[in-house]
Amino acid sequence: MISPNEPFYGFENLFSAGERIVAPRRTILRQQEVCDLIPLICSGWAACSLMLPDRRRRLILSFLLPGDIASTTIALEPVPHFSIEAVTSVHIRTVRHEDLKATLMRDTEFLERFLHYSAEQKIQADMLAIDLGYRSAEGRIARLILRLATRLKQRGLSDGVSFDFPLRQHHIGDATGLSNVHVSKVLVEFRHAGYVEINERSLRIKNQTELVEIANFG
Amino acid sequence: MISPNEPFYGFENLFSAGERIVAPRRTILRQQEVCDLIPLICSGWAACSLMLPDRRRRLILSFLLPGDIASTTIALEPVPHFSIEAVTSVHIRTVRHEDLKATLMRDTEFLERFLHYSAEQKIQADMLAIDLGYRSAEGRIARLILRLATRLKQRGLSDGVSFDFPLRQHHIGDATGLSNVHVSKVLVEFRHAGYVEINERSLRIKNQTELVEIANFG
DNA sequence: CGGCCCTTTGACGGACGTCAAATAGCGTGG
DNA sequence: CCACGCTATTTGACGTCCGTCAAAGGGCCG
Repeated sequence: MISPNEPFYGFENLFSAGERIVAPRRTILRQQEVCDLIPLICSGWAACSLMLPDRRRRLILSFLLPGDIASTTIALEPVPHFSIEAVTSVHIRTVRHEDLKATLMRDTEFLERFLHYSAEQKIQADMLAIDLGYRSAEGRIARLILRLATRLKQRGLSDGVSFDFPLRQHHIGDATGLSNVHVSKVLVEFRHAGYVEINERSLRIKNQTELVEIANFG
Repeated sequence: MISPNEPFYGFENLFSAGERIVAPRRTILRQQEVCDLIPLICSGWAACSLMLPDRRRRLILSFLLPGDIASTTIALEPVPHFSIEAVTSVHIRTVRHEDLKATLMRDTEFLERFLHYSAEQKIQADMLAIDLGYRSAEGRIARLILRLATRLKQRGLSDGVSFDFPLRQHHIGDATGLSNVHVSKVLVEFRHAGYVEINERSLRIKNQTELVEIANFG
């Protein structure tokens, strides 16, 4: 039901155009600005987001974890329709846009992985639309937590139960289309019901069964 | 602001595995069932949709118009995460999954068009998430109408003002995440305000300026 | 100690879903 | 040609989820 989102294996073999550390809250890549360097997350969390037309809120399309690259839509067109911002301190490696494009055209095995990753991202985007269109606040937040747990486990960054959780409530709100106030209320409810424990920037799932139930039918 | 969605030029040069006519309301391709024939719409309208987990409603991800292929996610993995259903009588041509894949690996110009089309679809999916997460009912419906007008005009099927409009209100509801009842109320309001005229399965935009205003800031 | 950001809590309102009933259209069969 | 049934649309009443506003408390750092 909750389809995971694997890291993009193979990207690390490309010629690296550089590495750097980005501080929390700093922008890595800005919507509508030409970028010829495509970032790969080596460590830390980042958020890939769209400004809403009213310029006052934003929608976080996905959280980027170690092993992720930005949305695959910038492979051909070097003007992203999204921004990327560091959540924690983030270590990134960059690859030249031209190098990526050339490798795609030349290396069919690499291309195959890229198309697979790209398809997975499209599916996740569709799932986000379902979440925002039809699910309750509880369902959206439960799914976000479970999806992060799965992805971190895949990357060996969690046992699937507890993990570092650097998100602020406004991140959760931006990723689920909810107001900060409502996010707070739902989290209080989850803690009170004994589903999760959140403190010191870490999260522990205490009742996975119930959380999955809420995620699927909330 | 409303980024259009071009047809997938180039697909028609592939080796055709067959053609057929599908009657309205018939399923062309079913979610989670192996399909080795990828459809291209030659004439008519179809809807690409996901069943919601409660199995009672569905989300229409996009309407497929002449020149469109199904979501590009089935290029590698022949098990679609979506269904396609004919809205009108639809004329389709099919291409073998294996042929498409082989052509992508061999023909770099074709690959480039495919990646471009694929990126455009990802962007549209993100826009759908914004619509469902943040826009009002009026905004969503206005955008749907304007986007269809633009796409039909690109294909030479409309002057951008009036066009055949085979959608039922439940299609509009499924595509905007609204109940049929609420769709009806908004359409009555639009007609009453003189923004559009809908009858005899056709639609005419009477006040584009106002509709664009609602689409952007609703 | 003081300022800033984050979180919590309560009050209130609005947009939209659900339920229900009336009407209209449209094809089918007698 | 009419009766019938099914589907689509319209309209009203009512409820609820969640947004906005406001205020208070907590943690962190200068």
